[in-house]
Amino acid sequence: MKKLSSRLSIAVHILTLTAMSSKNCTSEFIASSVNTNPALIRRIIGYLKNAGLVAVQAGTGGTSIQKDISEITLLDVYNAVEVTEGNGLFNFHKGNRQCKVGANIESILGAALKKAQTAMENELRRITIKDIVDGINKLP
Amino acid sequence: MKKLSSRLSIAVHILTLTAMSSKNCTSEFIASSVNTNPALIRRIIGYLKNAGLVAVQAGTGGTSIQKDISEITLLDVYNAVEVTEGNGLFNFHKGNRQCKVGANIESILGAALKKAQTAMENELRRITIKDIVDGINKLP
DNA sequence: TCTTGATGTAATCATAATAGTTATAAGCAG
DNA sequence: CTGCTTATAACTATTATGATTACATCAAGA
Repeated sequence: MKKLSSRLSIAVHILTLTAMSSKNCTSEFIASSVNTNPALIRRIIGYLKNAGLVAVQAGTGGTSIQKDISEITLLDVYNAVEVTEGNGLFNFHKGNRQCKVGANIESILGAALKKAQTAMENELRRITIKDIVDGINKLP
Repeated sequence: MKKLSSRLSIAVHILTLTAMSSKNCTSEFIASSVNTNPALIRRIIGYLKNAGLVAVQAGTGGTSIQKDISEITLLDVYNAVEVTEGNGLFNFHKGNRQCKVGANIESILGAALKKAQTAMENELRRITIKDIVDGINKLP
């Protein structure tokens, strides 16, 4: 069924490519590596820019990373591109308030699911863009 | 942006209600507590049935739980209703194979994201339907 | 200053998942 | 047989996503 969007993988790709590349990273160049079109790349770069992760030279063009890549975690990127209202990963139905189960399932279950979400986020926090770059550099 | 579907919360609701209720749990009765219609309930019960968590008396009606509720974890329910092909939580774009980053980002990043997903699943495994039932019973 | 090439962003569009709903065939108890 | 229920298909509306086009804006260099 439905998974989370590929914005996270695209955003990590953008950051990795920008970190590794010596050439001027225009949206056109990045799009050719990501296999999509420049407008989509610019949209995602917009999210990264709002999060303070990158800066873009308007006019001339070119994306540059604004932090040490060992300090940009996957959670930073995830939060930049995958934000949900209330930060909740799971959706809830609205139970019937007249029924004890319906009235309370959200708070009880919600606390449990929040823990699961936090566990995932903590794991994302342990991995940085530098880890990804190193992983690719290690390849033959 | 997008969260995961509310099928998990509805499924947990169904199981909790069935576990706590002494009356015959027809899809009609459950739907009134969940605040939706019987057909949707039957659809989700279908997933739970396929996973061996419940049995349904066709004809007469009524859902019954097939395992001890202390042995049904949220992960069991999650897997029953939220299955994705390949079990991946995150989607990936398809990078350009001509580019070193594009060719390898999926395997490198995929391994990292798999860990995050596993951490979430491990947390879901720690919570059972009994915990939810107990939580609701504890309320005034 | 003007040209060139890039960004920022809005506007469409097609596709897919979700959830709501209706309808109907089939099952079982009394 | 009757009445109630489940199982399932079909259809609809809504929404997120991703692809794409278009255009105004911006900055550097000739």
